[in-house]
Amino acid sequence: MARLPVYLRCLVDMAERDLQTVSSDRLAGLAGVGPAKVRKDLSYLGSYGTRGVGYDVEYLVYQIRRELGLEQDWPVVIVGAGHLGHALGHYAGFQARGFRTVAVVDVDPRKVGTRIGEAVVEHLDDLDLIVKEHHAAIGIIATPAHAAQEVADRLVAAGISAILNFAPTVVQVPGTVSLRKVDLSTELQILSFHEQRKAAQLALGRRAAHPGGGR
Amino acid sequence: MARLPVYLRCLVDMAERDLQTVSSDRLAGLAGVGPAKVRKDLSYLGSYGTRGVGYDVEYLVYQIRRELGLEQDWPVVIVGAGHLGHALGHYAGFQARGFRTVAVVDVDPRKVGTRIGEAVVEHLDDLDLIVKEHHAAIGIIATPAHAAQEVADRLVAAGISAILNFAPTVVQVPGTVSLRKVDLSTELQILSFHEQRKAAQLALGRRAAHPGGGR
DNA sequence: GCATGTGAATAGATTCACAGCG
DNA sequence: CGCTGTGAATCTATTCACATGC
Repeated sequence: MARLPVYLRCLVDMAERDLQTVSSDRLAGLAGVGPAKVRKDLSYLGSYGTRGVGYDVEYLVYQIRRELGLEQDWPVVIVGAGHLGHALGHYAGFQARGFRTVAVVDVDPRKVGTRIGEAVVEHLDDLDLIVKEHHAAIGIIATPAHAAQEVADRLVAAGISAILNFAPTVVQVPGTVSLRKVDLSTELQILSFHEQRKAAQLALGRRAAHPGGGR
Repeated sequence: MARLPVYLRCLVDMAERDLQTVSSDRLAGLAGVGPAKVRKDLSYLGSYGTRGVGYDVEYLVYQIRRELGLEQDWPVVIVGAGHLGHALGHYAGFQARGFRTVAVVDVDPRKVGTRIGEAVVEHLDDLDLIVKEHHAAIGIIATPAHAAQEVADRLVAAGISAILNFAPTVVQVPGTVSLRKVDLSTELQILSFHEQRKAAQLALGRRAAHPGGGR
């Protein structure tokens, strides 16, 4: 379920504010979803709530972290040292949540050796070695679209088994490899789609209010 | 439908390679989905295919662009001139797809006046003016989590009607405003969830193969 | 013959409503 | 009495299968 990470963040916030328990209603409010959905989602993890009271915040944090595999930390390799690679390399929320950037790689020899946050940029050709050395399981593609498929193939060949793709193109990977994508333009296009529909609705409304106004 | 932008990208690629027509099978292959899904999706736009032949690439591009509201261009305001704001401001795929970054704003006075791509960073307090002047309808939140809700409120107050949120927190907006989020940590956590399940499966498999090896 | 377009079948996610328990 | 946990009902998305038309 894609909502567990959201719950987790809300719960961690609450734990930091020393709250002991939380009801599905409250958590639903914070997470921006319905209370029934929260209860269904949490019931997948087991029956960790107390009727009449709610859920124990600490315990729920533990259970969700376990479910998401966040008890261990995950070494991450970023491919692409452009603007996006920089942003990702500097992103503090990463380290905080158990994802450690062990390397940033790029094909451009001028970028190799420069620093990005904690890491020094290495060459893409050393990917196999880097992945093996750090036991990296997750790779992030932050390259232009035209390079994405080749990078994906190399990541897979190097032994990576999960990929997060930021390049605006579809990449194919073997069924054994998990793949998710984050696509900027797609998100904006979905927003423009909704905007355009709102505008159309509005025009329709106006026409109904002043029939014959057009023509 | 969240797949139209993907189809659009595939179709534009094909158009650039001077291909006239495409079958649902082919497009499905490129977009990484099933052929039936492609046909259902496209049938929403109307019956623009030719039986026995396929779809006319140019025409379909036009129809999808129209459906998504990409005939007009959309002025975009980016809030936050940190690493992510930089990456977004420099992202070329933006301009190419009809989204024009008209301003980057930040609260930090030291950042005001610096350049990001085409734009010069302005102060968040001038948001109202900027939005009105450029008729911006879309705002992007690229700030730390703690600032996200206030920024969202300001964007709404300034007259923005669609928001793309990159901050790792839930923001609330009025029902009239479209909202989408892109959340790095969430994506990584979903990947780690899958990895962890793969590992569990594997352990189970090993136990079945060597029963009694554990105890 | 070949590929679309679409009703029907299926699967999946969400919501409802309430029994059950602290 | 309040809130969880969950079957049943509903809604939405996906897949199937084939009639339809070029």
